Amino acid sequence: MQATDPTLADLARALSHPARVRILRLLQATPGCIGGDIVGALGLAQSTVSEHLRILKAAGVITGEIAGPRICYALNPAALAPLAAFIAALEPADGPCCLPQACAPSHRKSSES
Amino acid sequence: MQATDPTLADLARALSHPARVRILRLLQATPGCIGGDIVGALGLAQSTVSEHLRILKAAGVITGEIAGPRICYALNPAALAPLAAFIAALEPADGPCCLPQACAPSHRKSSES
DNA sequence: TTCGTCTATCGTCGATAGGCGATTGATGCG
DNA sequence: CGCATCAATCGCCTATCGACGATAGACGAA
Repeated sequence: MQATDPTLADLARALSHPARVRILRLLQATPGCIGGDIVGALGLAQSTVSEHLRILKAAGVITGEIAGPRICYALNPAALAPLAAFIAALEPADGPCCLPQACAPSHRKSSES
Repeated sequence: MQATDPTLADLARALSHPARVRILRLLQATPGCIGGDIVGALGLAQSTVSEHLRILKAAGVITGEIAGPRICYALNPAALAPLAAFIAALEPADGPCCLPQACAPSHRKSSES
């Protein structure tokens, strides 16, 4: 079963801004909770960052959990599964499914940006 | 090696419209060349479809090859590899990114929304 | 309670995207 | 050659996005 075109487009739209890509990278690199630190890391206004977080949350890519005075944002990679499946389905059968470094995400290398 | 944030955002932007997702699906389902048939299938104006094709071509997702009076559009899935790798890298370490049979598009979890 | 901090929302502005019709350029056919 | 067809481009308009500052709400600490 494949997701509908608008759904896929909506997921892709959530990733279609450099700031949002960076937010996802920050969340991936941060083991615990992260809140307003995102604002400092991005160099954008707090309201702008909040808007990006809202878009990501609306797409289901991240989850926001209230943790006292802050908010614990966490990745929800399962939400991107339909998009990943769609991209994978475009690959020809003989094509490479997985880049080498993507196949083993258990630990990261220092060559990470 | 990971692509830069703007590059990933640009790839995602190419997929961030239902019409473009549908175009990719059509190209995938069409074994041979396809030209103005896309216009009929999408129900949009010819100029609009041409613009979407131009965007997809600019992103490198498709290639246009002149074949006589028509144009042969073909998928170029390799262009989406950085985006696929990025999505795969977001997966938490708890889940394997790419088991041999998981390389098929059926790569999803039960927590699907 | 009052204060300070953190996040979400509102209003506004400029920039961009998306849609269309009309036009233009290239190509093959009669 | 002249015509028909297909794709690309142009000009225009509307809708949406992205950014910001200002403000409001929620919460813990004092």
